[in-house]
Amino acid sequence: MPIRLYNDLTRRKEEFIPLEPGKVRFYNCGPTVYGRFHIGNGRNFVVVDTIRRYLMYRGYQVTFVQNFTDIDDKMIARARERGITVAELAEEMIAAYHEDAKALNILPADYHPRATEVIADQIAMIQELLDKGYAYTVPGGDVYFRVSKKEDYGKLSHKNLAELMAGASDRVDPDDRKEHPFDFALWKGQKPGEPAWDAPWGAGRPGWHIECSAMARRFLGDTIDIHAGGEDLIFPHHENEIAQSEAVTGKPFARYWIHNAFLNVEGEKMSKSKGNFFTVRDILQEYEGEVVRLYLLSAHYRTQLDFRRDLVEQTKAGLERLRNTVANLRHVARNAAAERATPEEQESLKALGRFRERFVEYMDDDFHTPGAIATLYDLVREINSQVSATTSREWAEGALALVKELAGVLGLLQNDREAEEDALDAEIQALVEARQAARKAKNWAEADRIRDQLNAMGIIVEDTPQGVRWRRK
RNA sequence: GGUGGGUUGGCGAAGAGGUAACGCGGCGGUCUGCAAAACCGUUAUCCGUGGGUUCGAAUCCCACACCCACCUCCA
Repeated sequence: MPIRLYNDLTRRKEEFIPLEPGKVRFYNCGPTVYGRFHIGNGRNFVVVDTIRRYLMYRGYQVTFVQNFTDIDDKMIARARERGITVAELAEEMIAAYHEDAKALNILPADYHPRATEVIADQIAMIQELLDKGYAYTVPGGDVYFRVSKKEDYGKLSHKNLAELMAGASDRVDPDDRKEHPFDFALWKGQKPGEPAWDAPWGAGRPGWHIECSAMARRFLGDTIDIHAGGEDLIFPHHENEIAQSEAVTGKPFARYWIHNAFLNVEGEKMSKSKGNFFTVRDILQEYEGEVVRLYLLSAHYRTQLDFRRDLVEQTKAGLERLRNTVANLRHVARNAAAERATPEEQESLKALGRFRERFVEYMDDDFHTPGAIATLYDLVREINSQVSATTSREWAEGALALVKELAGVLGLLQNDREAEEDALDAEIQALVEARQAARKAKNWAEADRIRDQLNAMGIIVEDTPQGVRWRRK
């Protein structure tokens, strides 16, 4: 059964059939690196990372590209504000991106090109557009794309130029240097004090849209399989990418377009003026990245999601249960009385496989993470109901491997904190063993004393049939 | 004005013609020296409102009411 995904180009769920069997060329619009990325960006990165992980899980060889926009008006303005160069600002914020992305368990892309690294490609594309009559220069050194020449302009946003005009009549600034109000800048002529590159038609810098076209083409070829981004990018950014790329190559630019819905904060669009603008960095001061990630995946990517503290708290409690299961299984595996699973346990392990099937069914259906997560919870409940009755290492390890396999597709539960802590905390281990001994001797006063001591150290102890287990609170 | 989406239990969130997944929370219980963790049961006779189609609708159709987003830099 193939994966089915919702394609914004056709507004339908379609079977996913990559251009080249077994391989996926995947592009996501990355951040403009003028500041730390916000929680809304975070949703896009987490969703796309999860889709990427799932495609890999299903055996595809995925080439994933996510750019950094490191030259535009905001970059120039911010750098000026801070008294540093645009390049310095970019350097700093790209490092910050990697730091925050790592906290959210987002894998680095195969390629993270910067717009300024592909200037030559952009100039070549613009030149070709000029040669073919799809672009024109104006006084001041700007180059514009001639939207009226691209017959199917608007096919992604499902509007034609007339409809677009009707919607924007009061907002489009009537620049009389432009032939059509929707003609967009491919190149901006140099202004004093701004970074600029030489081009045949004059020095300046590339416009926002052309960079993605150039980077996608450079790293993935003329036609890519999946292009992703936030839904706000459908128009004009992605529409313009299509126009530029297809005008140059004469081939379809992207076969599947997927867009995640927005993340609101407390029911409102996030904005600086409303004071509800949060960077991922801000959020990470309060919540673990893994909690945030699970929260962001708890709703389907095409539905709007509200960021609320109380809901993140709920997610935290749920994640705690998943972690308990992992910790329990590890504990059983380590303290198991038996090595091999009994025939009944073998059967049980085999039966757990049905959760994998259900998980895959959900994810095959347009990356249905809420259903996948529900399946993970079902699996965990099933395991928990059996774990105290089993004593074999084989069963515990088998169940653990399955949980980690499925959770791993979602980018969760990969850090084996338990193992690290076991290795480090000899002192805690000693106390745990002392409590174990006290319990065996039914010296309850001593056992309770040790428990209080551990609690005071921020350690929660749990008595299991396989012995005392501990975890950090 | 145009476009897309939403309205499901206390809070979130699935479900898109056959009688309401999953998480958090609540209540009751089991296990346990006490806890913790876990498990079991229970918590929406009903899915914004009013009509209609159908043997049957939260799911389809028609109105209406709210809510959100996009059409402008924005993930």
